[in-house]
Amino acid sequence: MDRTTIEDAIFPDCPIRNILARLCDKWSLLVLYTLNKAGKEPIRFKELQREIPDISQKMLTVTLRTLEEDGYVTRTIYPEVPPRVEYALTERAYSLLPRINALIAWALENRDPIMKDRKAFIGKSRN
Amino acid sequence: MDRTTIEDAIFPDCPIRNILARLCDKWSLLVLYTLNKAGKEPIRFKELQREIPDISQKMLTVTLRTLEEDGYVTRTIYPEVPPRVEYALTERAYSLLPRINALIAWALENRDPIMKDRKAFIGKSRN
DNA sequence: AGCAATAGTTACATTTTAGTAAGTATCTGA
DNA sequence: TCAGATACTTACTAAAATGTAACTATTGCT
Repeated sequence: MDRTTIEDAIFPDCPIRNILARLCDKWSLLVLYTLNKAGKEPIRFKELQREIPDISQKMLTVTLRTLEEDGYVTRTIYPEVPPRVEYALTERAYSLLPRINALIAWALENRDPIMKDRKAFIGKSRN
Repeated sequence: MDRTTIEDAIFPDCPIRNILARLCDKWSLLVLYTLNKAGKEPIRFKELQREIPDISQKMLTVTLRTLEEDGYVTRTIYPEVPPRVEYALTERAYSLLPRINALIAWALENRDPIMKDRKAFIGKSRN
């Protein structure tokens, strides 16, 4: 659970290094996006797994814990059997999500030309 | 130079996995931000290094190449001695940057409460 | 008694990413 | 002749992130 990664001593206040770097891993954006897509209703662990079928149980746990740590999601445990744990987005997440969605929309709009450039670059670098 | 990372076979069209994932590494956002900060004038390799003092030469090269590959920066070599290589942002980068800057601004605004939550979480998890 | 269900944890292995240090090329100026 | 400048590349190492598989707990159901 030690995801201190890029908390550099040189730039302890840099918002990129401190805040954004933690969202920049393999799963965080995807989990936030998926929770948001589900609407305002909280969503269970298992359901999240179904939505992101290639995430491992461990990484879903780790990702959710990190998001909780930074206050993007809440975790509510219902002491039932079998256990029920629900995850919901916080106000902080809702204030961030428009920015993330703008980024996703941009990525979608620009995906094809980017992919083209990416492929073309192979030839270029072999020159 | 094989940064295919999260190009998952399951979701080959996902903009998060394909486009954003490549910007989500330790240095890409910082390099884009730094190039942008410098204004519209191109900037030399060495100068970028001075602006981001803790990036290694190798990672600056790798990061710039990936950004070039996806069409965010151009690389212009001037055959002088000592060599001069200038990097500049493309139109694509300029269309992306407002979104990134919005994210950075959000991160800056929310940094203090997030850091607070992050610290408080330690105690919570030991309960 | 034994299995199913959910939401984990843990130890371990693998993969990916990043850092280090040395080497390359070329010309200039002391 | 030899250091200095720039922009790299390369081989190697270290560290971090992620994946895998097994294990935990509890209760209801058959």
